[in-house]
Amino acid sequence: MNYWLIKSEPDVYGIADLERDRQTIWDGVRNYQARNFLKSMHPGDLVFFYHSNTTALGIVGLAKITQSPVIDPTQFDPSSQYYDPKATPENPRWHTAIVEFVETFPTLLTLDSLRQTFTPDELWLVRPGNRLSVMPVPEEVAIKILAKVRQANEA
DNA sequence: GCCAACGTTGGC
DNA sequence: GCCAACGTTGGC
Repeated sequence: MNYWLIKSEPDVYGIADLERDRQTIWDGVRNYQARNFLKSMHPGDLVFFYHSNTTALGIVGLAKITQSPVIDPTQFDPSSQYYDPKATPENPRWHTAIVEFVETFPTLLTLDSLRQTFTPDELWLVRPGNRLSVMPVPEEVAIKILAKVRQANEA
């Protein structure tokens, strides 16, 4: 079982949207490194859900992979903003995963607090200038993050 | 809204 | 295969 982190803008699709939908296809990722991570996920993997481009930056909750890889259907849809004319059903370029809601954390794990706790090597999220929207999280880091959440909950 | 960082595209 | 131009991301 592996841990990951995915970013999303809450104005576009936030943790509240995932809670409402229960699960969703993580479509529209058009970065090869991010796609490769999505493709290598396995059902049962846990995913930290991060809110970007907002005032309350940070990890807001937890999700779980229920299926991967999944072909991203938006690549074949000319009316989609994610349409890729070079992709064909015989030769799809973009794979992704199905993500299921697990929980919204009782407190936000802010980007600032993550910066204080983890080095850029431990958690790529805090690398300066980092733009990757899907990234692996080492197990030790994931366990520390979850411990922080539980601890904040008790306090 | 600004802008630095970075990935992608396309002409050569 | 280089690299300038361009588009996007995302913190501030």
